Amino acid sequence: MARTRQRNGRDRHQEILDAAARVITDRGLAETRISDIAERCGVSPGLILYYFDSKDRLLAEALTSANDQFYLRLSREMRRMSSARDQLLRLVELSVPGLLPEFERLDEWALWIEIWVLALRDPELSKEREVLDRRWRQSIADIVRHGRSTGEFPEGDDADDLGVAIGALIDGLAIPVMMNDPACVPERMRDICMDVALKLIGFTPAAA
Amino acid sequence: MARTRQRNGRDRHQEILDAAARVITDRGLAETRISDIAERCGVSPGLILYYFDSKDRLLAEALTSANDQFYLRLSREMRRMSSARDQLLRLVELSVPGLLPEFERLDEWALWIEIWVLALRDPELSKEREVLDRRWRQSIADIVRHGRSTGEFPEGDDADDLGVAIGALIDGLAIPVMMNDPACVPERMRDICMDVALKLIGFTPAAA
DNA sequence: CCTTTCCTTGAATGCTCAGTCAACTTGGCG
DNA sequence: CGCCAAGTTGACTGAGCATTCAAGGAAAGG
Repeated sequence: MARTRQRNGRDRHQEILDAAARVITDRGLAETRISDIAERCGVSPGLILYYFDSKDRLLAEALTSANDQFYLRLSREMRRMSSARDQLLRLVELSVPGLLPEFERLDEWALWIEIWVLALRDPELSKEREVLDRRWRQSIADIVRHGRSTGEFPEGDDADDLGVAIGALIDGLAIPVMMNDPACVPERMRDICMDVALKLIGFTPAAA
Repeated sequence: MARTRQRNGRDRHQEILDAAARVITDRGLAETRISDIAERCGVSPGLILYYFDSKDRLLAEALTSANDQFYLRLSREMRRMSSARDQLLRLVELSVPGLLPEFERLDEWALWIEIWVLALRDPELSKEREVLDRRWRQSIADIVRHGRSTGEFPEGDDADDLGVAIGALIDGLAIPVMMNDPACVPERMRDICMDVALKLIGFTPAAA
C-alpha cells in the first residue's frame, strides 16, 4: 500500500525529531552533529538530510516538537483532575526539573533554553515560541478560572495576569533548579511556586 | 615603564572581553567567530589568541565579565537611594529589557541566556553562574531587609525566600520581553513585577 | 517478472574556522 | 645607539562537519 510507505515516512520523520531532541538534551544544541542524530536513529547521516532540508530546520523543528509533546501530556493530566488546587500542584510538579522520577525527561527544560537562544535570531522560531508560551500561560489562567467557577478560588486579579506572573515564576525558578543550584533544589521550587501562586490567587487553605 | 606595558596589557584584555560581549549580543554565541571579535577591536585575529588560551575560555570569561559590570552598576545605584520601595523599583527598571533607553545595553539579558546554555555543560561556568545568581537574589533580599529595618516594609516571610521568588519572577518575565512578545511589553513586565513583589512583601501603599 | 518509485547508503566535496607560527614592530632600558 | 621583551600581524594548516551525489535495495503495481 501507498499507505504503508507514507506511514513509514511519517514514522521516520518523527523518529528523527525525537532522536534530535535527545541528542540536543545530551550534548547541547551547539555540539549536536547530524551524524549524532543519525547514529541515535541507527541510520546513515545522508538519510537525515533526505527528510529535512537542512540541519537548522531540523533542529528548530525538533525543539518545538518536543515542547508540543510536553504540552499534550500536561493538558491530558489537567483534564483528569477536578480540583483546581490539585491541577495547579500537578502543573507545578510536572514543571520542576527532576522532581518526578517517573518521566526521565530529565531536561525538557534544557530544550527550552535552546529555544530561547535560537528564537532571539530566528523570526520563525520566535513566532513558534510565542505560541507555545501563550499556551503555557493560558493553561495556568484556565486553572485559575476553573477554580473560580467552582468557588474553590476567590475572585481577584485578572486571570491572564496571574497566568503571566505564575508562568514566569516557574520559568525563572526552573533555570537554577536545572543547573543543580543548591539554593534551588526541586522541593524548594515546588514549595515556593505553590506558596506564591496560592497567595497571588488569594487562596487560603480551608483545612486546619 | 614596565607599568605602562602591563597597563596596556590589562586594557587590551578587558577591551577584548567587552568586544566579545558585544559580538555575542549581536550575533549570538554560536555565530561568534574569533575574527569578529578581532574586527570589533580593530586588531588581527591572531592577537585574540595571544591574550586568551582558547575561544571557549574567552567567551565564558566575556559572559561573566559583562554580568559583573551589570551588578556593579546595580549596587552603585542601590546605595544612592534610601527608600526600599524606590530601590526595588529601580532594580526592576534596570532589569526590564529595553525599558530604559539611557543604557543601550539592549540585551545584557541575551548574555544571560547564553550563560545558562553553557553552564549546563561547563562545570566551571556553572559555578560562576551560581555565584552571580546568589548575588542577584541577595540584592533583592537585602532590599527587603532594609525596608523592614526602617519600618517601610512589614515583617513577614523569610527575606531570602522572597529574594528567590522575586528574582525568579524577573528572570522569567525578562525572557518573553526580550523576545518582543506582544503579551509581555516592558511596561507590563515592570508593573507585574512591582505588583507581585509588593504583594509578596506585604507592602500596602500609604498614600490614598 | 519488470519497472517505477521511494528509501537508504556512505564516500566525496568543499567550506569554515580555531589555533599556530615565523616574521615584523615598538618602546623601554642599559 | 642597539638589545630585549612584549605586542602584533596575517598567512597557513588541519580538523571537523554540513551537504551532495551516484549507486544500490526493496516494496507496490502492473
